[in-house]
Amino acid sequence: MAKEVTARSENYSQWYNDLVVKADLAEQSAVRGCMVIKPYGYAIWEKMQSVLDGMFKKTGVQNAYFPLFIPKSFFSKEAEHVAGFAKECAVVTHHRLMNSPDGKGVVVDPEAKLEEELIVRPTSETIIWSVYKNWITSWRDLPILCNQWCNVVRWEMRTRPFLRTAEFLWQEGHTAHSSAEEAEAKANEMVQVYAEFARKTLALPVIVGHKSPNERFAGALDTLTIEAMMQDGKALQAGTSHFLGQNFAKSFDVQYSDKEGKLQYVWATSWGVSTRLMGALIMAHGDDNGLVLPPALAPIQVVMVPIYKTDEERAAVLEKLDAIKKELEAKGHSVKVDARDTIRPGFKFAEWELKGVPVRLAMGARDLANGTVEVARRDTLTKETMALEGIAEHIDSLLDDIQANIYNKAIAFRDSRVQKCDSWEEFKTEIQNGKFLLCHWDGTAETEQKIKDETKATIRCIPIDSYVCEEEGKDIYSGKPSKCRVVYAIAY
RNA sequence: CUGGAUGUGGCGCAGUUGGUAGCGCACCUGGUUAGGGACCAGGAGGUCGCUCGUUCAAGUCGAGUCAUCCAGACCA
Repeated sequence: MAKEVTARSENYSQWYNDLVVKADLAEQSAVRGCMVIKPYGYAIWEKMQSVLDGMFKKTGVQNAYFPLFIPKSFFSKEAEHVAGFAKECAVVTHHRLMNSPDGKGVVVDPEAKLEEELIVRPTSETIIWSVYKNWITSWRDLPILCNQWCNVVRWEMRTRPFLRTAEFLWQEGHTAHSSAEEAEAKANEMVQVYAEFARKTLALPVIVGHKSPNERFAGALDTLTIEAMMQDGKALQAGTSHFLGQNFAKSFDVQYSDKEGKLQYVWATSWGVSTRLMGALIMAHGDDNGLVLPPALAPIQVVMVPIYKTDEERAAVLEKLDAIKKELEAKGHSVKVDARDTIRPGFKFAEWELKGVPVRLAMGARDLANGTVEVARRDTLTKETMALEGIAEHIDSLLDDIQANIYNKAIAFRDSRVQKCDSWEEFKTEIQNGKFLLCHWDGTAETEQKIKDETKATIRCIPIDSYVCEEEGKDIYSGKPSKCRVVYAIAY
């Protein structure tokens, strides 16, 4: 665990912001709250995309693409939904520029005002449902299972790299079903896909659960979430899956003829994860030396640094390293030989650590003579000199070890900070210490709101697959009866 | 929108009572180096956010304006 990065310390967000830039993931753009994702950062996102996309396809989901612009009228069909997003929408009002009359630059041409304004999508439910209306007429058309990878825009007041930006990349799945049961099952299936992805690929422990009505997606009957803990003890909602009931079907008049020939409204789900996962990855595993990437996600899994004084030494070392590289690549690992001649080894060590490469090999004249190589692992920052014999097999299993170790470390950290709490006084102090508190809740929005007002803590979820605690008790705040514990935390 | 702060080479900063802009990193050239972010020497790069004003003279003083950052409010 990072030494300087202590729970809720003042410089935790400083550490995070610096790391995003230093690890070459992203930088701020000219537009406030928008971000340039650099090649190294984007490579990690691409890896997330490819793993997730494979998982989606296994559930029968297909990719499609829907337009960026949504006519304002579409947006006003679902009242609850629009209320949830109205305050953060970018609106297109004109379609042309002209030379400024004063000769300085360009201005918006007042003649080119749009008759109906266009909303830049903050999410695509409305446009997708207006399209689905035409796709669905019969029970034979169902289910429809579409996903799209795209960008969305939410004009946030305050932004943070990856965690909350004005524009971000994500995937949004939108499904239509003939029954409530089938739709609910789909929403549940997808949140489990997210949970598996988080745990196995991101090495990120997550709690799966239902959102409280207050925290639900605008227009949803139920929102399922995966909640992760960052190293400052704050919660991060890493993905959501919504059971939308028939709200959108009714608003957009999407009906089908069932087997009896009767008209029925369809049942819907939507689900998404975003580049916010990049933030989760950084905050959950990073340390003072930089990023720590799980091998399953690292664009470069093994980096090799040659050390030499003469051209002859350089050639000899590079030849050996290339041989190891070929062996590792044959096993399906991504390997980079850092043969840059202008930078010294020490600099390379620090740089690749900053970028979180799981395994580093260093080889110099000494190793050449002894038939050895230095193997360093990023997660523990330990080094070991090993014989070249069988090195590929060793690294193969080392990568698995690292993946498991990063996950176990994160679980141990989280478990040490999740605790039951039955005292309001204790709640107020422990929540500020960056704990996840399992507390009884009377099920009312009023209590939840009061707790939020007093402590900033929110109900992260009502857990369904870990920390489930169904027992009689009294609400931590109101003292009213409760049947189970929920997870409270301060969230990003 | 409320409060606080900041705008000076690519980045991070200094700049005394007004006197014609400097430091670190990065960059370029040459050399020595190379097993944990090298060193020496030389070099290039800025109308000090913008506008107006005071003055012989403004990075510095005054007024205005724009932008950004931090803390709130806001946020599936």
